[in-house]
Amino acid sequence: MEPVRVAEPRPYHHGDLRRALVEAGRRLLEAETGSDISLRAVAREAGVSPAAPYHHFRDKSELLDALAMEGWDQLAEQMRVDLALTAPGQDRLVALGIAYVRFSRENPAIYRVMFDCSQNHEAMPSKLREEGAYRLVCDALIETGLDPSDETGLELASTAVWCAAHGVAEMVGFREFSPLKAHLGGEEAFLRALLSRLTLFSAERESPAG
Amino acid sequence: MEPVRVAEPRPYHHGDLRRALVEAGRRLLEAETGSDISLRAVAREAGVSPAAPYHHFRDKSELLDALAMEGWDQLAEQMRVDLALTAPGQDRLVALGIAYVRFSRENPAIYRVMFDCSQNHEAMPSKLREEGAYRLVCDALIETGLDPSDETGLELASTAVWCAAHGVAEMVGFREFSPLKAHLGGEEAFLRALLSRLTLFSAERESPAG
DNA sequence: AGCCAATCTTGACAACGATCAGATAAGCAC
DNA sequence: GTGCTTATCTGATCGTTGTCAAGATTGGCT
Repeated sequence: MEPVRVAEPRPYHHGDLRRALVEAGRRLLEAETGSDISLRAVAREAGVSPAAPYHHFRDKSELLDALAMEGWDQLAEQMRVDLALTAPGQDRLVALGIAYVRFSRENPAIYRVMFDCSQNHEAMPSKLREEGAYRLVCDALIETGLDPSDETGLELASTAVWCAAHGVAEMVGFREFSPLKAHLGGEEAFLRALLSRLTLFSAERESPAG
Repeated sequence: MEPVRVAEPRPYHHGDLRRALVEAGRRLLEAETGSDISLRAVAREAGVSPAAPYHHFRDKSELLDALAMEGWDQLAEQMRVDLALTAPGQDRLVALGIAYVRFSRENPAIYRVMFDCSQNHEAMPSKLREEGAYRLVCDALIETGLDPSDETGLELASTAVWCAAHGVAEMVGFREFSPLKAHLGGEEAFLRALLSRLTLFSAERESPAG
């Protein structure tokens, strides 16, 4: 008995094809392949014709943007969860970094889409800055003693932290580092050692040049 | 009078097509476009048929590997030059970082190919480790007082430094950071401020867990 | 001179992003 | 109900890509 998935009386007008496409894209991104998703494959997965997505997204890149947005939300939530599990005495900044890197390791394809989206737009989504992961980093920095009124210092510090986490995220997958990870007692310890070496000195090390 | 470039009596057997293809690829990478180069375009630029490259490279990715190798050499040379201009008293690690980031800014397409190549192979080219940019970083770290016999510590520190530089390199292009750069007095000052916040604490902050 | 192997071209294939005319359905007027 | 408008989806098509197989061309060796 063959599965007659085709014969399913899917109505000509899909209820919410936009949503269905985003979900299909997410499914494809999560399932291996190598992060470079094809618009046609997404349409196929959603069960519609190759041209259908163009009624909901101008481009392929606009679909990817939508996928990236979901990723940013997912990342922020993950970071919030991990932060809640970290006692105030511990280095919450490192906890955030680990959450960030872990996310990129567990969702490599989505992470790539998220960052490529940012790169194309030459800026992170503003939503991310206002209520997302970036905000969490700033708060954690203020907890460490940074002057909240020193906007430049804060921006610089948060940028540095973000760069550090991103750099680690992109490099940490190399098989080359496996021996080092093993020697340090696993991936988590490796990340902790790496990130604790990258957290800023502190706010007062260098005052902004006027 | 149309330019009869086609009529140039290019011999059937190109002298060294492999070399010519790499150079054509470099030319295309340096000229705008957006970093995603097409094998056919490279062949076109070299004046041969679309299938000709397959006699010198198994894949498109193998051509990109060759281009990446040239990039790594170029980067190492740039770093050596910048290092020579830095007095021993100054922070030579930061100088290396700036050279790294500047390279990625001035050759974005080549840089992307270099790193994508590493990502596909899950390791940096061994040449890079033994005599290239990585070696320079290790030497600079030892200059700062790291114990050269502590292989784990050295590997960890150099990895951290490399992650930091790579993170900055990928983030620093965002238009979003322009005000911050201007406020700090330009790109160079921005980079210096960022990187000096990311250099490691020092070797003895955390001893490797046995 | 004659052959071999390396090299390059031609032609083809499937898959891709994108666009367009046309089919289909839903919503709303009356 | 009938007729119109609009949003949505299909089918066909274009130009491009990576890759391959078959044939043409050439330099080098004997």
